Amino acid sequence: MEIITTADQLSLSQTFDCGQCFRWQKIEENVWSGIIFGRVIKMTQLPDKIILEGVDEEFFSNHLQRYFDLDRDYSGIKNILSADSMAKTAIDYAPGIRILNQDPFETLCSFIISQNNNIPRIKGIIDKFCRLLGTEIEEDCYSFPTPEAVAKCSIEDLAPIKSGFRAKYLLDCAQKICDGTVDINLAKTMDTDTCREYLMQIKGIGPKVADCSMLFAFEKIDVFPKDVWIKKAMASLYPDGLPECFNDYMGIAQQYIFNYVRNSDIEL
DNA sequence: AGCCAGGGTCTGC
DNA sequence: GCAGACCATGGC
Repeated sequence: MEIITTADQLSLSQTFDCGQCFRWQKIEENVWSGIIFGRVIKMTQLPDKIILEGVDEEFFSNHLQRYFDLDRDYSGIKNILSADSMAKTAIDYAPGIRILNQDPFETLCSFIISQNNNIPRIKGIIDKFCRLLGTEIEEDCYSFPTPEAVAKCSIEDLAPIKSGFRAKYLLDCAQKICDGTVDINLAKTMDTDTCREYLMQIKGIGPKVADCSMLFAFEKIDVFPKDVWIKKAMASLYPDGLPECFNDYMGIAQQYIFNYVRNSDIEL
């Protein structure tokens, strides 16, 4: 099946390579492979459409529509954010970024692993994590581990993934989800500030990891995750605070700016 | 070799 | 409430 769209509305490379997800793989130019909702999917970006393999209409409307945030009017949002000239520059740099709605447990684990870490190594640890505790769906393609599979482990069991001091945090996350201390569906119903405090019950989840998780998996777009790059950008580009036009779309604005300051050659 | 990375915890003021 | 040490690892 296919999605009729151009790369300025949904760019696979810009969306998959802006630091919000860590498991999509570039197979060749404009071709990406990923594992979501337990299924291996291949996507090919063409000038006026995206071809999807491994997907039928039902799977698309049940899962991918929301995963790619296709019901949100990004053109309108980008217009509003572009009232700020810096944001406009960041948007023009990568206009095809969309905020993904990913699996909550996968996202919590991914951003636990992200702490004090760099993106290439984050990807490597997550890959080892999936090979160790996920299930092989196809040849060399592993699902993300379930909370149950992780909760059974000891710290020593996780040694092969080389996650360092973060291993104990992964276990705590899985255990609190399995024993009901943290209820994913309940968290989704909470307002943003309540949800942040709620997720921070998990060891290894502070404000930054909670905000990234909420933005990329709990449908909260009113957060503004502050990593080292964004902190530098705010100090340099927005010394007097963020512009008012960000107010309704803080998380989306953040992602365009994060991508721009991290990947462009701008000096902060 | 040394600094840095999509930070958080723990301790001590 | 806030500063500072400390945490594992490997990319660059």
